[in-house]
Amino acid sequence: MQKKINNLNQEVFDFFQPINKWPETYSDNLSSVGGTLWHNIYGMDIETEGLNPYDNRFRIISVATSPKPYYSFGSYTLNGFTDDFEFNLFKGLVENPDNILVGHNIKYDINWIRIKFGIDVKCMLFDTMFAQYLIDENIESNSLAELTKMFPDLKGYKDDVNRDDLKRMAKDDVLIYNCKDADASRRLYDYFVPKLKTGGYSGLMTTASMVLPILSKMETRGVYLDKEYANKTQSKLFKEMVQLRYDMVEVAKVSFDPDSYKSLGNVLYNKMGFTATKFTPSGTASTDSEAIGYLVDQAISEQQSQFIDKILDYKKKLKLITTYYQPIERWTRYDGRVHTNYSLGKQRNEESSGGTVTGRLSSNNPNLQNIPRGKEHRGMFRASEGFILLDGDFSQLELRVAAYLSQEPVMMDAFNNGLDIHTAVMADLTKVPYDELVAKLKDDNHKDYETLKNDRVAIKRINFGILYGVQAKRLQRLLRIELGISYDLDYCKELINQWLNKYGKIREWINAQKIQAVANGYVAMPLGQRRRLPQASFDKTKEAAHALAQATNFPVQSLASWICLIGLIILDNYFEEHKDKIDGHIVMQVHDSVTSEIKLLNPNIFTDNSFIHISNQMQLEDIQEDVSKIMEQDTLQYIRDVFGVNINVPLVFETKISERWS
DNA sequence: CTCATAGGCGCG
DNA sequence: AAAGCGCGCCTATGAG
Repeated sequence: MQKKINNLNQEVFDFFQPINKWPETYSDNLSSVGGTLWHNIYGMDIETEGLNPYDNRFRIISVATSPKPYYSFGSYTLNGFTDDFEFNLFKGLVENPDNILVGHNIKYDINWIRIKFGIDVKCMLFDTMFAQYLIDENIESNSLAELTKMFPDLKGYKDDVNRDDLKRMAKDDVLIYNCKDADASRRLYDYFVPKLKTGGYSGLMTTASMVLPILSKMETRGVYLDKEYANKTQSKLFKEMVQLRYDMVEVAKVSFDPDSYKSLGNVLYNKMGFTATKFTPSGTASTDSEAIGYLVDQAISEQQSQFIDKILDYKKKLKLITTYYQPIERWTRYDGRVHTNYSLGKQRNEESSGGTVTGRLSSNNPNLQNIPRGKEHRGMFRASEGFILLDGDFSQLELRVAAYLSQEPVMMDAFNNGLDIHTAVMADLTKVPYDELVAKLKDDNHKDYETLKNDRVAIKRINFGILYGVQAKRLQRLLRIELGISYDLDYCKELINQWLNKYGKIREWINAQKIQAVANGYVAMPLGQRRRLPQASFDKTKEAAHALAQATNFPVQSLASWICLIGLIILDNYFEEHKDKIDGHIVMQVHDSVTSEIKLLNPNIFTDNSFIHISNQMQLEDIQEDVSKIMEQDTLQYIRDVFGVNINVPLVFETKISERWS
């Protein structure tokens, strides 16, 4: 374990402590304000020529660091640092694991530094925007301009400067502006730290500060996309779409545009005589897949039902082409790789958007968290030359978290005994012994095989649905979409009721969450994050209902998400620790899954006093085992150490090795 | 022409 | 159909 992780045991969060280790004094000239570097906390900000650091046309204009409030130092770097002293000072600052760099949306700045200066970033990153998010995720704007309004001397300094101006502004003006930004973030640090402490957010802030550099590494490394692989799937899809288009017009007997929902609605509901059963919020007949799927029941001929199938097939393929295949050219950067941007914490301002209210990451430019499942699509993402992918995901993480949060004994038993949770719930509800059910679900000759399979899907649906606050009506609809079976509404009600009776602690927990949301106006999860829900009430309004659903879902999604983020920290640390044996890099994260690319290094052979040492080469299986242990156990140990929270439900993290993502 | 909104759908 | 949670991003559409 690296020092920075171990240290958390003693003093989880002492960003206050000054360290006397930078005696250098900056000279006092136009581009710097005198001051002695004596803290290990630096405000930081950069100005750039554009927004996209992966674009070769854009350079870093200037860099500013603030060693303490009201002091900052700027370097005009448009054509590189003016001297080695400045560069090395800056490099030393960023590469020192004892340092904390403070900035507003600081990962953005750090990415530029990594890409343009080739500096590795080893310090922690304190993001003032994230700090503000922990304190209030609902705030209308968390821009730097907004937050600095609290400092009278900085009021309005950003008002008349926009990005385009920076390229034309005089050097000194840029530097002053840049220095003010750095100073502002350094001051915000002092403003936020006590607030974070009293709010109980210290552990999460520290964790986030360790996650951000890892996200930066993941993003700047990027992931290799095999365009030839994608092209094959794309042209296959394209051919099929042309054929489908032709077939559909043939049946409809009238030319129409399936890409246009208006035209499609007109054909279905006016020309072909179908009756709409689903409507959009504005009251027009819906043309989404669900609505069209229902029309099968109304089909009066084989041709009509085939038309339904074809339009659904076409819509599916259209989505794949337009959202995933055509944009590929835009996704890949000059290095031929895909660099997403992960956001931690909801960003609400003009300059950046993204993030989530729960603590999950979001991914954009491009979004790598909604790539269609299946090797045919995901397979376009593959390991770099000489590497292989190590892909893993948590099994039923959110259900395990729900079991923990409610301390539901029956469900905890199932997890403790390593049962398949969906089958276990089914066994509980149908009172058929678990082992017997497993056997029946395996035996496709069994007379009840189909029914049982369907029932398991229904159970699975409830298991997830409960966490989201599903009602009988919605469950009925979902089962109809998923299984094509129309269950009786009362049966669905009964199913949900039975479920909640069987797992009574979960029912109690759900009710408690709702009551807390209404009573306090917020709910909290065990690591301290809160979800403020001012709309929460027992009124029969949709806003109130939404708030209550969030009250039950938030702790589950949030805790699950932090477990995974902590996993990133420890996994990255593991690769760092074993870099003599493994060249390993995390490349992607999708909520409960982590993908890395790894390369086994040759055995390290060296001589010492005429002895020959050969360090053991690791095997892939060893690494898989280590990674599973990290995600299943080390994450929970971290949570015990840092948060004093004991998650007493076992986690399962399954890994696989492959060449391509799947 | 640009811009915001609506409808829709991919993922966990 | 904000009575199922959390996202990002596509095109069509219509207003200005």
